Order: sequence, then C-alpha cells, then structure tokens
Amino acid sequence: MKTQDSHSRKFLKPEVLKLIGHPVRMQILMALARGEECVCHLTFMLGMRQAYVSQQLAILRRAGLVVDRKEGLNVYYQIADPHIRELLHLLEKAVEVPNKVHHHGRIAGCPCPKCQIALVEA
Amino acid sequence: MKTQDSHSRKFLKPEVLKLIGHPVRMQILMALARGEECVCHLTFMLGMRQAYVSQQLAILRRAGLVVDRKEGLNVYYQIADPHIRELLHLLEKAVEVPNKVHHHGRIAGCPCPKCQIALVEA
DNA sequence: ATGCTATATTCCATATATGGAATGAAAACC
DNA sequence: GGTTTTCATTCCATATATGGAATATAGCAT
Repeated sequence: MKTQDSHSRKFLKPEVLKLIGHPVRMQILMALARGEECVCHLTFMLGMRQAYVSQQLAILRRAGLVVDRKEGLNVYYQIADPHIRELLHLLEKAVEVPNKVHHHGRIAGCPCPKCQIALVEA
Repeated sequence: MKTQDSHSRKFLKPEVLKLIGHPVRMQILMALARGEECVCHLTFMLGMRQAYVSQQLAILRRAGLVVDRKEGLNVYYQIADPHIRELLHLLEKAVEVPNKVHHHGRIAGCPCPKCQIALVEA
C-alpha cells in the first residue's frame, strides 16, 4: 500500500547508474529521453565525431538502456524502457547538461531525413 | 510554468552520478537516506571493514553528497542536501540494493550508542 | 601520560574506463 | 560491378577507479 507504484519494480542495477554518470552518455540519454533520434542527428547535435557517438551508444545498448532500429541507411535509437525514460525525466530536473541536448529541431548540416525534410519544407 | 518546481534546480553534475553508481556507496547512501547513522553502525550494517567504509564516506563527503558531525567518540553522517535525499528516495524504488541497508534497528555486535541503549532497554 | 576506541588517511598493485584513430560492414544509388 | 553514406567495431595508450593493508589521528577513560 505504498504511494506511487507506477515504477516501483527494481529494474536498475547500481552499476548502470555509473554508465549514466558520464558526461557524453548523459547528454545522449537526455536527448533520447524526448524521443527517438538517429545517430547522425545525435552526432551533429553534440558536435562530436560519429565514431565516438556510436561507441557510447554501443555501451548504452549493451547495458540495455537503449534499443536501436534500422531504417534504410539510418539507425534510430530510443530509450529501451519506459521506466528508464521516467527516471531520465526526473534526472533532467536535477542534472546539469549543455543546452544543446534540449534543441530538438532541425540541426544545420545534419543529413538525416528529419532535418532534410524540414529543410525542404521551409 | 512547469509542473513540479520543488527540486528543479540543477544541483547535480553528471560525474556525481558516477559516484552514486557504485555498489557500496549506493548502499551507504540508501542507508543514510532514512536518516543519520554513525560510521560503526554502517560498518556493521554492511558487514565491511571500517577502513573501507570510511574510505567510501570520504569520497561521498568530498563530492558534497554527505556531511559529518562529530559527537564524542562517534562520527555521524547524513545526506547533505534535501534535494539529494529526494533523488535517493526516487532511486530507491528503481535500484537493486541488498535488504540489509533497509534494516534500521539495532545491529548485533554494533558498539554505537543507539544500538547499546536499545540493548539496555530491552 | 598511557591505553583504548572510533574513525581517517595514505600507499599501492591491479582493474577498468576513456577517448582517439583507423578500419569494417551494410545499405542505397550510380 | 563500383561508389557513397551511415553506422559499428577493434585496437591501443593513457587516465582513473578499485579495494586491500598498514598506519595515523583524535577523543575519552583511568
């Protein structure tokens, strides 16, 4: 009879928090907390090399925090579990992350479908 | 005009999460989330050597997550900030920790005042 | 002052994380 | 076929974390 049973299942091992507590991975997770994004979009959003972003995404994927979905040439990532998304939304209020991860519009130079379609329509 | 402003200040750096995401430190924090405890009590609760518990407490103290208070021979630790305590209570629902950290009664063999007084009264 | 008790610190070998660079694989298009 | 584009992986030198062991400090008692 506790309050707030919505996410009371123990779904996180302490070690997973250590993975989250990494500046770049945190930024990636915060960006994904708002919704699915493709690798190239994340790359341009964070201003980092693609290889490095993929590397961090692989770590998050192996830890079960994110899942990927291939669509043609692009690979889209999203948070694996609604519980984790909830946790990220809570952390979003407490943790300092660069503003850029909250910029969820078109990104100049990004070649991903979303950005290109938005460009054509504008 | 956002909902829930109670703890919306950005008080946590991502690196601090990494500190929290350590099995032993997580257990210590979860134990302290319920209230102040002395070092010896934590030592007996977790069944670890005192030197090691002090070592981890020092890391948490330097990170600003806990504060200490000396009283005679004992040193009592507590969570430094109500915001952090709130976060820990949220994490408590999600993170797997051994049951022992939730045992907040007297601990057999613990020499701390709390446990000794309880022993005499019983 | 001596000794006891609770806690802190320092040292250190080993393990793991970090992030750069080059390379690999796979799909779409010519 | 070949080429381009997007993403993944592997290798590696360096940095940081981990946790054991010994030692240090500080308060209280006699």
